[in-house]
Amino acid sequence: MAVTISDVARAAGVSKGAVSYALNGRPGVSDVTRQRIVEAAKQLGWKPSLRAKGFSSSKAYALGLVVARDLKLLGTDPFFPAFIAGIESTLSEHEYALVLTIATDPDAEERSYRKLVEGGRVDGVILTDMRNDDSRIALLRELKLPAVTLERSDTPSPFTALRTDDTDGITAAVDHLIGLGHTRIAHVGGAQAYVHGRSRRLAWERALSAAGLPADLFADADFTASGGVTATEALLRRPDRPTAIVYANDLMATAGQSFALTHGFTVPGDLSITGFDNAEFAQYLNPPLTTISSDPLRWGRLAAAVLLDQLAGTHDGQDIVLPPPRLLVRGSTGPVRFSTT
Amino acid sequence: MAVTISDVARAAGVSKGAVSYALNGRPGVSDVTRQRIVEAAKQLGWKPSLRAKGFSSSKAYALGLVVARDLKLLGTDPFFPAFIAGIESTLSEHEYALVLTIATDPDAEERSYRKLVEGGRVDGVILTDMRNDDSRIALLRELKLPAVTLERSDTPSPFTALRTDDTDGITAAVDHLIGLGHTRIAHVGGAQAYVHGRSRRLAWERALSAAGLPADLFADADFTASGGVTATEALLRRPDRPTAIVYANDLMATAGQSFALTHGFTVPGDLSITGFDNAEFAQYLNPPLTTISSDPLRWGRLAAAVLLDQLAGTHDGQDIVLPPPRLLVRGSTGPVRFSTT
DNA sequence: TTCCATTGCTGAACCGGTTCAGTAAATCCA
DNA sequence: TGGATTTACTGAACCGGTTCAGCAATGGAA
Repeated sequence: MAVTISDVARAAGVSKGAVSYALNGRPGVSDVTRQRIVEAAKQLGWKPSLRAKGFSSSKAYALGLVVARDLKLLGTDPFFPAFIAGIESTLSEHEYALVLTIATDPDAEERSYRKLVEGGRVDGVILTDMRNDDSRIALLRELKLPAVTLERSDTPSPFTALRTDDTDGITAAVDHLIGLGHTRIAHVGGAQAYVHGRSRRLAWERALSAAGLPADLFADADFTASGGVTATEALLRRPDRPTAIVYANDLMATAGQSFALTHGFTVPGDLSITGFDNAEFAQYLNPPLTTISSDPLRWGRLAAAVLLDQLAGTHDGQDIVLPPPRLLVRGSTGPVRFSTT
Repeated sequence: MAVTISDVARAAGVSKGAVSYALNGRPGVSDVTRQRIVEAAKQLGWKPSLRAKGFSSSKAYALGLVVARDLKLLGTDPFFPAFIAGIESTLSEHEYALVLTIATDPDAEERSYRKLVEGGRVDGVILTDMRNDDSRIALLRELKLPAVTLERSDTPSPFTALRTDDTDGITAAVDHLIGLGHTRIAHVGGAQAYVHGRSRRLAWERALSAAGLPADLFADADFTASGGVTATEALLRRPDRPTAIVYANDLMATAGQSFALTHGFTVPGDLSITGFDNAEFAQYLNPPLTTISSDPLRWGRLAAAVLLDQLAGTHDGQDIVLPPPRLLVRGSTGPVRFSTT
């Protein structure tokens, strides 16, 4: 039905092999012949069949992304859509496609990777939400599946990582609060099993230490809204309650802010609040949320580009370091009102 | 490297063809032989190569989803992640994969579909965000790409649609407000080019008419937060300003509520507010948002199932009607306080 | 007993590319 | 000028399944 390489070969008066060489920029064809073949291909509107290519070259011409997240988090996270859009923008330039899998339970995650490999669906995968002691690294080594990771797990990994310093965003937030006179600055942490959960916490600790302040107001949570509420409540109940809370993401910050407001605290009067992610709704809260913004589109674009380079053998394996996230100061942070003891 | 059909054939002492017939449940093999072949395949751990299958049968064993949305909307919309998860849950049972494309500009959308077809990436696609006069319908007919649509466009379409009555959700919201004594109930509409934007508006109009109330407080918007703010401002400036606003989605409602609060209105005292979608953050606003919740997971599951049925030729082409969305009453709606003239 | 139909299987073609061994012609070098 | 090397191309094998024509064996009907 569609035009095949044989049609082109016939039209150009050469063999299939010659067409293949010519169109793939391989040597072994003279310039005149190449020109003639290219012309014939254009004339006939030949699009090489990806299926045939994939079959004969054992490639999928696709990358995979397995997202293992609670749906409640996925639906409010501005990171993923933009990240995926970034991946796409790179892939579409290279005739690659993105195969997306959502794994809702932990077992499903491993099964997803195995299926992607067994089915020969993808040539490589992008790992997000890196965990400390991340089992996926061993899994992918076993499956011999090329990968790129977002951030580095503490598990030694042979895969190229895209890194940034979450540090800088959190540091900027803490410094901003210190500049406003706050001394009791708490942190509501994201799940500490995740690299970004932990690194944000460590950044908060270091920033306080650097200013000679104690980092003792920590409440563990899990990036969810309800977790944010619980953690906020615990912090606000303390006799030495904080005058500012640095949250590990916008969803927890939103929930925390709402909790504080409904319990008689004013924001930022009694309590300053910062988030992380720059979710679209965050600037439409009352007060709008001071938050930290990274560039997920760029992350996605780069992650895909690095992985493709790696598949082509043109990447040196060096980690890529991305610019640090930016602090967006909005209404939820203000000068400390009075100093309680 | 991997075990192929020839290995199985050799092990079972039959021809490749026999193996193919046996494992695909086709006639032409005796039960004993079939049993022996199945045994041999299991023994060797044979997984038929999807690539080879796809190549020889001209199938992709994958469905496509092209998302053409502003990133700002995608990142806050709880619908898509859950919808995709639903698709996945069906596909994973059928050895199908999901190829996801994000199209950021209108031209990119058409290009995406064309690429999916030309590359033979997918066997069918799921259309979301149906528009009135939707150009994709003609495009997919031209491309001969099977599809399932979410909601029906007014453009006649040969594709099976999954339908529901947005009507019921909005009607419930309006009735709830009327029950609270409201008579000036406004609507901040989503982009009217979309089927769901328009149907929500019509539902609002009908519900008011049914109660003998005028449907004159309409402000057009586009589902975005900033659009929601502008529309809200316009409504609240009117001399006959509403005592309740029904928004077409949660993001606009959130932005609208924040706008109202910062301009001296109390919610729900001066103004009751309802959203649509049940975004995770919506219940953590202050006050928490009364909203309308559908079941995107189920939608996804069904959409994929119907499309697969269709590809297998076992679907009758009838539209699928889904249960109506539910109203979730929370703090942003309350009794009307006083009646202005 | 003969003829026909059915069952169960084989062998080969086929899908549309890539890749490699082989060959004829052109070019180079001594 | 002759031999070696290089260039430009062909033909065929190959990837791993599906599918179909054909054939032998079996069973049933006449």
